[in-house]
Amino acid sequence: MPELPEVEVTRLSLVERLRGAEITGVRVGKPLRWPLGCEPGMLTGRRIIDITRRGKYLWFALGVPSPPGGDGGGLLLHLGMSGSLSLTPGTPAPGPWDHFDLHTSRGLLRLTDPRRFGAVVWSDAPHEGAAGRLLAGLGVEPFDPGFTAAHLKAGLSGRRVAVKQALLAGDVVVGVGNIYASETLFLAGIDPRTRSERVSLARCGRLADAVRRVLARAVALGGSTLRDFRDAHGAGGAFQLEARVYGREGLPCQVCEQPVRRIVQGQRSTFFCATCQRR
DNA sequence: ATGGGTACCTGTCTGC
DNA sequence: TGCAGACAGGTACCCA
Repeated sequence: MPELPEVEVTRLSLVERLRGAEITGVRVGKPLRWPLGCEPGMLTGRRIIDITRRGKYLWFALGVPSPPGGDGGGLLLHLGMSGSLSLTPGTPAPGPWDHFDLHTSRGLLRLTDPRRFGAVVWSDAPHEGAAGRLLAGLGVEPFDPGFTAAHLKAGLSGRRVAVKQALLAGDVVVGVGNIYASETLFLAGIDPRTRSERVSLARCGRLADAVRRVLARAVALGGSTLRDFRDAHGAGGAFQLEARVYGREGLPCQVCEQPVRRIVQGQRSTFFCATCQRR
């Protein structure tokens, strides 16, 4: 489910509420993608200092009671394909897909994830241990000033894979998943099958702009709710209503009215307009 | 090093 | 109605 916009929308729906909250209990359900990596009980009594995002990961920075505000490591969380977080008052009984609960002084933070491709991982610091290994090698943030045409061009050069797959790989720029890769390439007018190394500097500039515009718009609309994405307060997103190509196979392109095509690249669906998007 | 494929797991939808 | 098969928003890992 979640690409950068959904993760950021989730973060925004949590951060004000949970900053300063004390962890009062932890429940671990069925195994997720990676083990938690700590004794759940050791989290009790720590406070959530901040929630930040790196790519599609959330980092819950924790503080220990003494010294007050002292560094208390943190939890790295990934929503996988089907994960979502909710923050609710009280302690509703866990359903079959609720695999991680953080009871806090501000409510119950719950990870619901039917496919269990998500994970919650303890680390002393985001750059250390298990979190460090997961975050190492991630590309630049799309809203970082370092995400320029030149950066994209350098990242794509020497790669023979299709530009769609290079965008998805996440080692050049993070956060672009399968929906937004198609949307971004449509907006930039680039055929998703174009070999990475053949995308010109000028088109890299257009592509970088498109990535920023598509992701920012998706965040503003609360993300995409294709089946079940919700922010932590249960609100769905609306970007899917503005999708130009994703999920629109056979429907007329909104620009030229030719049918949108669907192909498979690296076992994932890609949607594009063969008229508006050029190699 | 790069690129291709597999694996993880479960739900939903489609077509016979 | 039942059932097999395709497909789903991600990404680490294995092998050529």
